[in-house]
Amino acid sequence: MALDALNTIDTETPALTLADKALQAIQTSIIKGELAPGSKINEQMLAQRYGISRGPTREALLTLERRRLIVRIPHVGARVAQLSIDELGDLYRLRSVLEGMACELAAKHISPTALMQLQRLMDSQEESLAKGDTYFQQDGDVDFHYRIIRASGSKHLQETLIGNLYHLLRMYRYQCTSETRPIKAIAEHRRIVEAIAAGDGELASLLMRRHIEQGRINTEKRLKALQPE
Amino acid sequence: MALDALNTIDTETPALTLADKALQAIQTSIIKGELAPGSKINEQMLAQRYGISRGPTREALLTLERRRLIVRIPHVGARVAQLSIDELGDLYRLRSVLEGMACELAAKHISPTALMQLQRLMDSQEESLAKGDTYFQQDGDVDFHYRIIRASGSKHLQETLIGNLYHLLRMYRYQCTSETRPIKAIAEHRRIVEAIAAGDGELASLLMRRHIEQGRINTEKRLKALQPE
DNA sequence: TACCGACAGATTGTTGACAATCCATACCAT
DNA sequence: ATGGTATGGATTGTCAACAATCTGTCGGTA
Repeated sequence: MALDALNTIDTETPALTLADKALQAIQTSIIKGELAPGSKINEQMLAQRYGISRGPTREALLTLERRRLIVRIPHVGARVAQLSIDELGDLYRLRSVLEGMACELAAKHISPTALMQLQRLMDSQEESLAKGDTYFQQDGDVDFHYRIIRASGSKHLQETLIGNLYHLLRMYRYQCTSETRPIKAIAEHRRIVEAIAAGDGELASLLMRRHIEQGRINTEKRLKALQPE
Repeated sequence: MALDALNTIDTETPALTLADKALQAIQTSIIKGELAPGSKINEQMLAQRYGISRGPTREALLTLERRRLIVRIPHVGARVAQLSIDELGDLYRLRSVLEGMACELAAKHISPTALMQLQRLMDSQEESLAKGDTYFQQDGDVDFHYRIIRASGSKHLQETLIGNLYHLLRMYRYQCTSETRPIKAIAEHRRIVEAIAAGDGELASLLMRRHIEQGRINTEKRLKALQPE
């Protein structure tokens, strides 16, 4: 099935179009901060870097604009998005509401197999955490949230969260890369899943919103440290 | 300065680039149903129709894809989105939550001028309704919702609702074009604004969600009449 | 010195042609 | 007759050049 994010230069997935590959590559660069926030983006330069023409590059940039990872001004150009505490709050407030909704829906009609997969995911995460393997921590957390969102069964909710909001979110999280708080986070995940499994959407939603609020506080702290204004 | 615009059928808004104009034109055609749901879209044909090349046309199609007005398959082509009752439900469920959120935020910090503008808008709507002028009814309703969403002050909420969801929503509403239910709807609007003016976000949110649910029922009814499956 | 306008360079927007891919029809073998 | 395969046409994906626009610099003027 759908593999997790492949963040290399060239996707091994059914190699579709050049624009898609460029999108993946550029997006990864932005999220990781290799293209610094606020820095200018040059279409020609990017095209050259990936050995393609400006056409597919532009298409990738259009998508990145929609995902709010860059800001484009007609006839002027594109810049990598700036991170700000205000936007972080705005983003997380929306995320909170949406993922709360995802929990309520998931509690209503998650499939047994999806539920099992969720539990297995958490098992494997606890394992790798015990081993001290913190590398995939962030991806793991994102994976957890993705699964619940998908379990909601709502196409538009999915598209809004995973297709739009989460890209920017990952940028914030990657660049304000606290060594998160894995133990607590995973414990919180467990309780959320328990609530979903019990069909208690209200509780799951509440727990999820609190969980996300913790994440916001954490990220905000790091962001403040980065931005001394 | 650049006065060269204003040449063709399209928007009077500060539409700078050809891609933007094409986007407006094509989107309007889709929402109105001139390009029928499910019908195939030919890039070359569209480009010719608007007297531009395929480049800007493609850019417009990319945007329409992200707005879910068309479905694109790589190397195959694009089709106008199909309307379905399931999706309508999905869409409205999400809309309901988001606009509820918008109400709560708006109740907290709407500006006096924005509030006044809202009230004036409703006055003028009641006026034109009394005159029997039902033509701008749908646009008027959309306008009302836009203002509240903007009054929320949340950039991402705005972008999600107005920038993404509402385009598809308008397509459903336009094509399932009941002679809505103007009197009741405007009365509901009034009460929502009253709640916001009183700073009662919880009530405003509740009323808004009910208002939207009424809209869904109405649209669904028409859609069912259109689709005898 | 400060301000204004023209010029040059660079960057984006647009175009038309070329290459890769898909779809449908027709042909052949069983 | 049916199934599979090859071929032709059409459509999308990509490219490189051209046109339009912006930014920054330089020079002139008060």
